[in-house]
Amino acid sequence: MDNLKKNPVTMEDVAQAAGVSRMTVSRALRKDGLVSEGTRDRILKLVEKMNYVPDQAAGSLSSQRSGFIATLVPSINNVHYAGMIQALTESLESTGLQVLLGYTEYSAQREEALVESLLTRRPEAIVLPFDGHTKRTLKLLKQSRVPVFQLWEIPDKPIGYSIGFSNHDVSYNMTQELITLGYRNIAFLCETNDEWTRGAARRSGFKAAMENAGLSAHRMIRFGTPPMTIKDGHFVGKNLKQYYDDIDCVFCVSDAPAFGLITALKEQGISVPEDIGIAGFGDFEVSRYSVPDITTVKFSAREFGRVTAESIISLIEPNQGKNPPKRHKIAVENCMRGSTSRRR
Amino acid sequence: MDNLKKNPVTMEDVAQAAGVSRMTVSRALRKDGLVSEGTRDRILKLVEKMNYVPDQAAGSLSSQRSGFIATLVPSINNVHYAGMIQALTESLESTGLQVLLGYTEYSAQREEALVESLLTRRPEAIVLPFDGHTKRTLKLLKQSRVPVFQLWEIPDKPIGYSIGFSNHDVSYNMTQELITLGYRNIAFLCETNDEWTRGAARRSGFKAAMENAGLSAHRMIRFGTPPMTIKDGHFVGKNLKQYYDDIDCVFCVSDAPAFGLITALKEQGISVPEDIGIAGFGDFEVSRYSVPDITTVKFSAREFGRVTAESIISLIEPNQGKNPPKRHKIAVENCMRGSTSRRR
DNA sequence: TTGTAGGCGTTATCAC
DNA sequence: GTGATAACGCCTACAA
Repeated sequence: MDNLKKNPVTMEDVAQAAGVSRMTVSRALRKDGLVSEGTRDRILKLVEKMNYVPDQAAGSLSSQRSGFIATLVPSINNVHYAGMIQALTESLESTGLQVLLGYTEYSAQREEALVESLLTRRPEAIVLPFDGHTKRTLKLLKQSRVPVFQLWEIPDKPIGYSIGFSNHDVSYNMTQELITLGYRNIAFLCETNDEWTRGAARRSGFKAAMENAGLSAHRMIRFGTPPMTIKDGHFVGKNLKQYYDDIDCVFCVSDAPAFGLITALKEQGISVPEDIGIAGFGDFEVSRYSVPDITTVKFSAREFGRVTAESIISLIEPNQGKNPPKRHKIAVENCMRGSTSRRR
Repeated sequence: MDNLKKNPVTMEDVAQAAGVSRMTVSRALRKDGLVSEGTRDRILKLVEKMNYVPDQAAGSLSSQRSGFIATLVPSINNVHYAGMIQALTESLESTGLQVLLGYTEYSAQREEALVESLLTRRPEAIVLPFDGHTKRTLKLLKQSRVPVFQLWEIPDKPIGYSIGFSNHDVSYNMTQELITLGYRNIAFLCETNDEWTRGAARRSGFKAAMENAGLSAHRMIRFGTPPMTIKDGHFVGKNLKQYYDDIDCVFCVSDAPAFGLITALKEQGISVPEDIGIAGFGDFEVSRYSVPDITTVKFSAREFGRVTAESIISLIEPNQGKNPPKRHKIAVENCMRGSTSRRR
């Protein structure tokens, strides 16, 4: 259909108009190029006037640098992933590096397909969530020799660089806090089929903390598929007694279901935190304005993006020479709020 | 720093291993290629074994098709934009088209810089929000000859294709409904500096409806910069009487501040909807689970993405030959809920 | 069904 | 400080 009409203006056109060679134009267009003041000015003016827009595909092919950073997230519809991406993009901006996005939708299969497809663009680094990767994904990554950055967890056996925190430990700590507050029959609310996700690590952290405190960790409520929504939490809340009738606290895998849960409990006249305590994970904005406000595990998604960008830059930008740390730990904080502030 | 080690395996390598020419390999790799069963199988097996991954930069350069769809959104941290992007990406997937994202952060200047930078990748189409564009942005777009799709509004003078609804009319309708419910001293809550955004159109729709009903539209509360958050709405809610002390209803430019507003009013013992009615825009998930649930203007962000993808495909994919409609109207619905259900 | 030739628009490299 | 030349890896166009 003859789309993508070829842009008539090429570097050669500019060169001819300026009475120089393409190379001189090429040099004039980058800051480090060695060109005399005069010719540079002349060329830049022509570039402006002729509306010349360089073709990066050609540049990449020649320089062997695509300028792409492939980035996978489970979903874009999540403040953490969105915040990370936005911070990553911003922090990369000054270098001209472009983020190429893919959404795994919490599926290792889709992740594999995405990795394969993104590799086709010859990214200079790949950022993806730690979580289960298929064998083929691992093979593709290794074979490509592209630096890999795993986010959101500190894996035992990282592929390359990793940036995150131990979901197990963090969940363990929050559970301990809840126990300290006097809760005993704590339930954990998470998705079904979370084995490939960080939900599983949070679950195991909860379990370990309960057992170490001599409490039972059997109150495990599994509902829906990742990611859990407000609606999911609301549904569970409406039927909470049917899961276990002696629950005095629910630790949710994310703030979204925690909010829905509270809403549902309020509708039934069950008071939070007096009758049942609620804790979430992620410090969503809604949690601060919920009534009561929601106890949660807080971390900065933007920090993930910023730190990742810094690592990438120091690794792949020329004249940096620094090697970024193989593992970067992100700080996490327990925010104890109204939803668990019952009198002991 | 010798990053991006060049992938040793090229199409030529596969060709030699298979004892054929590069072209035969190239053909074997796409569905429409004319190759005999036998050689295709042999080649595909080799591709698999040798871990050959095609280089799209080279392909694009040669075929003059980048496979990119440049897409600008004000922010990724918004369920509407995120939903649109996700649906767009999914609907484009079968064609192999890749979404290249940029975030304008509600700034026409940033938009200009992004358009310039993305043009460098020779996108086959550009998707961006209707909203103010700079002169240079318009010039760049025109000069590039790339098909332009404007979203979220039906502009008077579209650049190319447009997909959306009239924010003025939709806002007008909702205001009318609020008036019908008996509200008279309705305030409109929106951002400062929204002149370049759709907020301005919603504002003018509100104003027109009020004036046509013989009511005053002077209760205009402007706070913060786009996008308005729950926090912003909460702050305004805490000081509502200081803006105007006779407000009986607030129509918010988005659901986020509407939720914050309700929370703040509840904290002061002001009841919604008995004392003050609240309406939002966008049908965020939280609005359905707020107590009371929030009256809002509802539309499907995913539909925007789907429709846009369909238009793009029919326009640029070969053998489609269809011309998509220049203007596509997206349906919108007023959801009247608890936050405005006071007794008349 | 397969191959040959040439070029896509840029940059690396080396010479001047 | 500037230019000539040769890639970069693939695909279009045509020929066989």
